[in-house]
Amino acid sequence: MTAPTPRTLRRPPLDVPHAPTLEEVAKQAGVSRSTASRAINGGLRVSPSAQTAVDAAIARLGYTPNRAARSLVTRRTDSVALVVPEPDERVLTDPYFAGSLQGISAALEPTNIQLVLLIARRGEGSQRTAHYLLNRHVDGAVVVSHHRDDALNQVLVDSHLPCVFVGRPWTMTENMTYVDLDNATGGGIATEHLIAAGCTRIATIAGPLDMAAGIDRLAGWRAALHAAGLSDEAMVCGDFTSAGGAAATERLLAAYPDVDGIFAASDLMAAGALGVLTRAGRSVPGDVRVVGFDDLGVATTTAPPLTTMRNPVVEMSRAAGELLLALLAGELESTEPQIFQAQLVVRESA
Amino acid sequence: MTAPTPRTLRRPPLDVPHAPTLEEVAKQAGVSRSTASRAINGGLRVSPSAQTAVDAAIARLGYTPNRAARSLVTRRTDSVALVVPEPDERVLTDPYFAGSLQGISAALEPTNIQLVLLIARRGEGSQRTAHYLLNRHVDGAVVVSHHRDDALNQVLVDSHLPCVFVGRPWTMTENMTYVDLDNATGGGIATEHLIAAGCTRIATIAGPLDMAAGIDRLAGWRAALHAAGLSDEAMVCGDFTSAGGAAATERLLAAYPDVDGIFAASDLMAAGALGVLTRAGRSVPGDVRVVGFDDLGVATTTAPPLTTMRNPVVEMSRAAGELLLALLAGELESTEPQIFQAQLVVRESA
DNA sequence: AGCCACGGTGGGACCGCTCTCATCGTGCGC
DNA sequence: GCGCACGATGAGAGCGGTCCCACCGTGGCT
Repeated sequence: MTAPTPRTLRRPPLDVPHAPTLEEVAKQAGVSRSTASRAINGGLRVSPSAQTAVDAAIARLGYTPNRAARSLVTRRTDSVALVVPEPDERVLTDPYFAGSLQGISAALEPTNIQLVLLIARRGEGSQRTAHYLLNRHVDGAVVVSHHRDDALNQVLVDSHLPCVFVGRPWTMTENMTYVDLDNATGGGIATEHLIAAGCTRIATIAGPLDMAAGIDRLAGWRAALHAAGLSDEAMVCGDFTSAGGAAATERLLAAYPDVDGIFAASDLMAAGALGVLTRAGRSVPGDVRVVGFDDLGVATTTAPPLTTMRNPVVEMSRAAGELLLALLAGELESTEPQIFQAQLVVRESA
Repeated sequence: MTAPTPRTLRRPPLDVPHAPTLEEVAKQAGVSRSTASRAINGGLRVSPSAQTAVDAAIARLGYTPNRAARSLVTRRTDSVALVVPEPDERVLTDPYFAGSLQGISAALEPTNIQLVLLIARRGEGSQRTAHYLLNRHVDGAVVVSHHRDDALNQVLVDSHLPCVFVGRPWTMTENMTYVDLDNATGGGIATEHLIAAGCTRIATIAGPLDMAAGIDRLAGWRAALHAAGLSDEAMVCGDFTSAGGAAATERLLAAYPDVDGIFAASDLMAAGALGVLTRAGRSVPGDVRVVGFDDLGVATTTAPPLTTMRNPVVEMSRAAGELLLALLAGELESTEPQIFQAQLVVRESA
């Protein structure tokens, strides 16, 4: 008994004051349902007099088309999903996620398309999400924060559901639309900033290596060091969190005590690093220079404030939203990914 | 021409592989549409054999009921809205908001109710949101972060749309369900902590006074000072942000240079205060003790880490979600508000 | 034996909308 | 003056479900 939808018990309908229907609008306006419908949907083939009559009736009655009825026949739902493949509390509380949300809702703002939040549990629970998307309960989806082993991606690609990924999908199939940050270049710029400041023993606190962002930032750090003829040995891994960054820094100091520059792949990890460095008696930026990544708020509250790479999350996910709208409208010619650049923001830590 | 819904241009329907319908399930199972429907909705009055046949057909076809069709007749949408009355970037990026989101989606997780995010612009644009809610495009709503002058509240109350407020609504009408934090007691505890530490000239950086949280925390501070026989003169207002807190602190130091304790109504404002204090050459907690409010992540990254009042946002909004579910199910007997307590978390700033 | 209650079932109306199609004027060209 | 194209309109058929109701058969009563 593996029904895709859990059974819901029907409750008695609440006594609602009855929302106005198209029928009533038509009657008020003295036209037929068909004409009223036409007037509402673009007004093609509608006389000015009929149009104004309908408009007036709509305003008088406070009419809004019944979404369900409309969507039943148009087979469109006028809603898109923001798919978050992890219910992990870290994700929702992450300012990165908040930024995505803001960008997408900004993109949707001029339309009357609603945003549905789809939190996909990994494994077992993802079935439900998959069914939801597959059966077209939304017109399209924006997918963020995916790890390597995400089964949902393949499902989405197979379903031909219009969707846009924020961040390069781990498994790339042709015909995938996505926006991404040029993490490699960003990591490079951060590292070059350390090099330019005279650091010669530069370490990195990398992000998780099952995320594209983690890998690419690491690669950027590496490339910059190579170009400068410096060693890329001092690498420790964190998990993008403050605590993880602190732990990584301790390992780092133990293994490479003479480090004089650190590129942390996220501000939170950098913040964790600052704490450990201070406690270890190293001044920042005096003894060790630190550059973070993201600039999503934390960077300004640390002591000293972090020099970091600004991650244009909002712009990026806004672009993703607009890409999805274009996809939905069938106006998208190229599926070229849109790549954004991270910008160096110099504060006091480096 | 003030149509409530902007006109959308109809796009040609995308060629979707055709989702299975109830009709097909019924045929596969060798029963009528009615029986299949019954089997799906609780299985009352369905023979075991018919039930298993339908279940099998559902699994084989990967069937999910068409939400639009169902909702057209049941007049329920199986979705609820999270209403955010401000499009302001501050709100979405706020960890408070993220926490709310997390709590509500946790409450909804065991159901198959979807979360629709409704960002209501103030003023003009709020019309659209109001219409959306009024015309029952969702079964209920959770409303967060409302200011004094929010017209939406009245609209919601009038509409009889089941809804739950997070944070005491500014204008209380009978029959309003809400959850809230006991901000006054929280402010009191924070202030008492300062008093117990020996501070005698205790200031507050209050939140905006058009928000209940701002007012109540201020009241708590005031009450604690009165009880201890101390002056409640040193009050400046911020806006819950870091920058606002910094500005407020400068004003505070100018007016009351001898302050030895500060209760900031949010961690962000406290963080701003820390910066200004350090720059002014006052050590924390040596010269001035600082207590914040919220404990939503910022508190641990500041230097020194903030002593603060833990705001159980997630639990609170989860409770709001569950209250809404109960309301929807008609199982709610009392409309007593659920009040949560903030807990003192002692770190290093006080 | 006759009747009724009741579990199981299928037929069909209907939810509110869109969209196709037939109809009806009307102005235009010839 | 007649046909014709075309803009404006209304009637009506669904979209995919739910749910009321009528129907059937069986079993337990009287």
